[in-house]
Amino acid sequence: MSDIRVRFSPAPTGMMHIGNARTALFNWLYARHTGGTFILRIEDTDVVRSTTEAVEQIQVVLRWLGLDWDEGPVLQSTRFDRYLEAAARLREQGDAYECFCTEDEIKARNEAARAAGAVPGYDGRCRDLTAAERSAFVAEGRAASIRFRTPDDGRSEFVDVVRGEVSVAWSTVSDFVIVRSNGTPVFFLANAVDDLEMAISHVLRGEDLIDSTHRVLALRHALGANDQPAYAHLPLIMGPGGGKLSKRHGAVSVEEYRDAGYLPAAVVNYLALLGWAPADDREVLSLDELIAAFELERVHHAAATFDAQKLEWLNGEHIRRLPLSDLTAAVLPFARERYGARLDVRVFEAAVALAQERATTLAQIADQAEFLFTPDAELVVADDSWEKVTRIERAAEILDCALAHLETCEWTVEGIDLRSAVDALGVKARKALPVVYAAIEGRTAGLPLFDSIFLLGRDSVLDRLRRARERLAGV
RNA sequence: GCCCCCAUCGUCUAGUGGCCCAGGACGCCGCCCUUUCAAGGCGGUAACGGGGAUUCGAACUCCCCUGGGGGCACCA
Repeated sequence: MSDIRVRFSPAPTGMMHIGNARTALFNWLYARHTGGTFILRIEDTDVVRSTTEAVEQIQVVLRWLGLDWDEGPVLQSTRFDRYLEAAARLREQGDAYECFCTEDEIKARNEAARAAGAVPGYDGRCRDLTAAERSAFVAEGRAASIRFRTPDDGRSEFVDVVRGEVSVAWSTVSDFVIVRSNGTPVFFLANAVDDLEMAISHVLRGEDLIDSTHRVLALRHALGANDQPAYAHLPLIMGPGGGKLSKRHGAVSVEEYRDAGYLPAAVVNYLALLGWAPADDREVLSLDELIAAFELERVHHAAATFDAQKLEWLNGEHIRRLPLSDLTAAVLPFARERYGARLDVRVFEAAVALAQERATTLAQIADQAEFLFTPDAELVVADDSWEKVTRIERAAEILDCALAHLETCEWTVEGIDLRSAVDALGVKARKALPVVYAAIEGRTAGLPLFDSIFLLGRDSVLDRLRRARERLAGV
């Protein structure tokens, strides 16, 4: 095992977002590619927003995606004493100080600054309070937060693995809170302490955190570290209309894709291609192939727009590559949910085999098998499909012809083949068969017709054809 | 407003000074196949944001502009 140690450290404050999953994936791929260690750390320092459900969901999603972790989950909420001890040390060193300004006061000041066209940010008024001033605030009933004192001048710089040199003037970074007035530590502090203690060697995270890196690094060094992890800031994932991918763009949680019938391998494959590409032209890659090909050096700089259509295409590709038994197992839950006790697993497996070469989602496969598990009397041809049927010339004759053939033919897919029968009628199969199709399956799109007829069985087929025939006659 | 990051087809990308009047994939369009619809096969459409500079030579280097994105919380 190499010395490479990476961590995925989400805040458990909501659902697992596509962007989070991508960050987790890149960390995991990097660890697996290099033989390093992948750590799951839950950054739940904000006790108000964090939920245990979210902590659970993060793990459920990670497992579903196939991203296993070697250490953790480490909950920061169980390690507050370490962070607070670090904060105390920083205060003793003079790197941090008590601030008695309230959240509301600061918010008001920032708004005023903004309105006046000035730069918002903490103005440093509690930086050099005397003991007397401090006790006066305490006497007033004010609780203190602890702020880190950022340098007044100079620049903060670090070399980003994907972006190269990144720097900012310290004069533009104001003192920031590391311990809230309620006594709980803040992200920056916990992050710096844990990365140090856990000997994290590489930090891969979204580009939205690039500015916070300077602060975490300053804390880390104030805490006595003389080294620092390599940072790699990943390009953000944007929504189709622009801006960070969010709910307004449609499905953004991994679970939504899972529930819509996407394969984890396809989601992972697609996410890997967002901001990264292998050295060759391959696009459809398995998890193992991704691990082998993944290189941090090939990560893109610019933000990428999420394209649901390409994901869907990729999902179809992965569906086609799955062994039939695996695919059936994957679709079964979708079918059970839809057809319950009516589901005949043997028949269903045959339907999955037919659907495998044409479907793009698991849900679609389950849907296409619907006609097999619907009682004949309950099968209704949807209005739009029926309308198409009524517009086909000689539809009644076609149904009669199909009935005549299917009443007596050998019950094999070859025997069922209606083409010559319809041909004898003088109607092209392409034109005629949609009538039969709608009568049997209730819609005009789905599984191949003759196989569908074979699977349904003669009695049901004849029954459905007769019903359609009667409806056509207006009975 | 201030700070930071970024910039190749509609989208994801290949490309690190000549192999590029730019390659692949999704989408879209057309054709073929065909047992509906798909899937598949074949073909087509389509990009180096603009301006300078360096160079014998720039998609690739530098500068400016423009454009896009992110940050400026007692969220992470």
